[in-house]
Amino acid sequence: MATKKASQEGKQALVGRLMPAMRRSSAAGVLHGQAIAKKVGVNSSDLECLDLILLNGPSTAGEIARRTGLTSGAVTGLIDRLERLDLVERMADANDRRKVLVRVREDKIGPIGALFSPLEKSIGAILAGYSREELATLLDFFERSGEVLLARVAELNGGK
Amino acid sequence: MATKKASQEGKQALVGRLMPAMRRSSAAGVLHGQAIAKKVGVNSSDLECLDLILLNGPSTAGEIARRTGLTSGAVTGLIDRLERLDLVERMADANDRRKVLVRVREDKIGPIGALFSPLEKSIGAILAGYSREELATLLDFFERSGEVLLARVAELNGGK
DNA sequence: GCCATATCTCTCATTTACTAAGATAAATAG
DNA sequence: CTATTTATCTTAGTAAATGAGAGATATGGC
Repeated sequence: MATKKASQEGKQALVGRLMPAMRRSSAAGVLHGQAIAKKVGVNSSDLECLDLILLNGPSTAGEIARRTGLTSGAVTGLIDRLERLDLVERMADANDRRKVLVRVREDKIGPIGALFSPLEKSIGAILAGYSREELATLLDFFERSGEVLLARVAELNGGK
Repeated sequence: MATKKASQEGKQALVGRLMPAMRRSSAAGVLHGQAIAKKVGVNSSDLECLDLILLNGPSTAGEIARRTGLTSGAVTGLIDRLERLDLVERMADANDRRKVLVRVREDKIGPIGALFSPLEKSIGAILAGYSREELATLLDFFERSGEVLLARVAELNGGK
């Protein structure tokens, strides 16, 4: 229905509708993260940070600080909170004993993953309705938009 | 290139690549918002909230609280901060004098819009390369994913 | 119309989490 | 071995959220 209607519009009109649709969807994504965090009982930046560690593998406090833009003191507190909930654990780095490696306790994060799966299922259902070509278009767009976003973030943060 | 490669893959493989691409792109979107907020001199939830009011038109404090999940006390402080920067103004609601309408001062947010426009331009350039049908696919996806996100957020917050 | 109740925003005390500065400990360079 | 650098943690101060509740206005039953 949306598809049928949209397919009769000109490119310009479609682009005009896409921008706000993206904004809305991304705002809803933020709300989703917040809602999950509330259920889990952590604040949403802690949850994002947990995801980050999961994505990048065991990380030192300094790496986390650099990636998140937090100060070292804030990261100490963040790890303390996640550790108190048994979601991560601190490990000594064998090579450099100043470092503290933070590792996600994958055996303890099952319930968090379960909170994400209804969304993943819904999104999966939407994606299942697309052709291979349509999926390729979506993938292309997300990869390219991710790149320009990161480039712009670097521009905004770096000097200027 | 990404397109060419992707178009030769099976649907399953494409979906498998899409999920992380979406996560990355959305994480980059969060970083972008934070970087802009820092430039503007507000915290990032205040900026998101400003965007929300702009998107939905003049809103009462209660509506903002409901949409953001903040408490009424937090919303008062949030509006105070935005008002102090002259980015919004409080107006009495003529019909219900308990209510306070918050309106974005569109004449004062130009510099903020300017910070977003390089990104919009880059995204626009990406979109310009797609056919009408491809744009329709993207629009369809963003509209539908926005809907399922909001539905899931409601489910997470409402009871259960 | 009047009263009880509900709704809406704001206030205030408390709590949470961040920053900035600096202390501590370990690694590395000279 | 000493000086410097690197990495994390500690602490004091600050910003912003929560939760409880006050004050003002609206609404529905009588």
